[in-house]
Amino acid sequence: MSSLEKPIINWFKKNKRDLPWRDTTPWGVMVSEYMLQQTPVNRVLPKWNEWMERWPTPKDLAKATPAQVISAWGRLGYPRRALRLHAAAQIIAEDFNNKVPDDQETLQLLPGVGEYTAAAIAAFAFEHRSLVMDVNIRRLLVRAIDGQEHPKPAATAREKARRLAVLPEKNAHVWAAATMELGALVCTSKNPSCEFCPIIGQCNWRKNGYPKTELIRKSQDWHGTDRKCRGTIVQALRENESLTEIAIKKLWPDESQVEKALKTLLADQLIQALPRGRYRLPQ
DNA sequence: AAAGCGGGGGC
DNA sequence: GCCCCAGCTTT
Repeated sequence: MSSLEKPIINWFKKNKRDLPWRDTTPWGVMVSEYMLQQTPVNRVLPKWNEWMERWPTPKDLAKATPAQVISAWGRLGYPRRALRLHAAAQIIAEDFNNKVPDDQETLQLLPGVGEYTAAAIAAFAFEHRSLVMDVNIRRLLVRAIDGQEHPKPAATAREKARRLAVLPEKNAHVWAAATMELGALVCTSKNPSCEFCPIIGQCNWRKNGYPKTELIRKSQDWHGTDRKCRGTIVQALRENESLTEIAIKKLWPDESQVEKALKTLLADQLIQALPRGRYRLPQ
């Protein structure tokens, strides 16, 4: 087992967003994946709810007209995705007994389903052990494992092989969701929040030069009234510890309170969980 | 391998 | 203004 798995899975259990397509039908997963192609989660959320209420199964969408489908897509962008989803729904209704296929090869035959989407539906709708490689997962792992800041525009065969090598044998779909979420919330393309990262001590990007001074600078923006507290944070950052580890192990004895605050990943909520009046973070 | 495809939000 | 976003399809 990769040494990355346990901390990432544990982080995910505590910090994952409550997204509606995490507990839905395979069709619900499929609709979400179409909408999420090159479109951020927050913009998809309301539209996904509308669609699932209006067209709860493939057969329902299949009966709609292209005009209705395009209109309902609204301003999500890439409206061709709506037509492809419509066409895929008709194929599923007619040729697959109204059930979303569960194997990657069949899924990829559907219009609008490429390598990523087929792997994602197989993993998230059917809990299959597929290799899911979206931009978030690729960025997280190219940093943590390869020590590079950004992945290549397209995944090479070598990159796929290296990711397959760390794909857990059990619960690979949870690994996929967890690495995707960590990439989306913490290991962001710009201004990553390394101080909240559960694998900061194992990240080769940081070891290879992502400047610790950046994190230390951030920590000094926390106008803590307690100088000793800030010193502890800076020293721990120099030693590649995450703020989560620091908070729990070194600063605050009440773990449940700290973890509750860290769950949001927001500094302003972190401070609310701190002992009253002792520390203050900006904004 | 690379270009084209939409639009909204962040900085 | 430029960058980014749970990519797919066609050259």
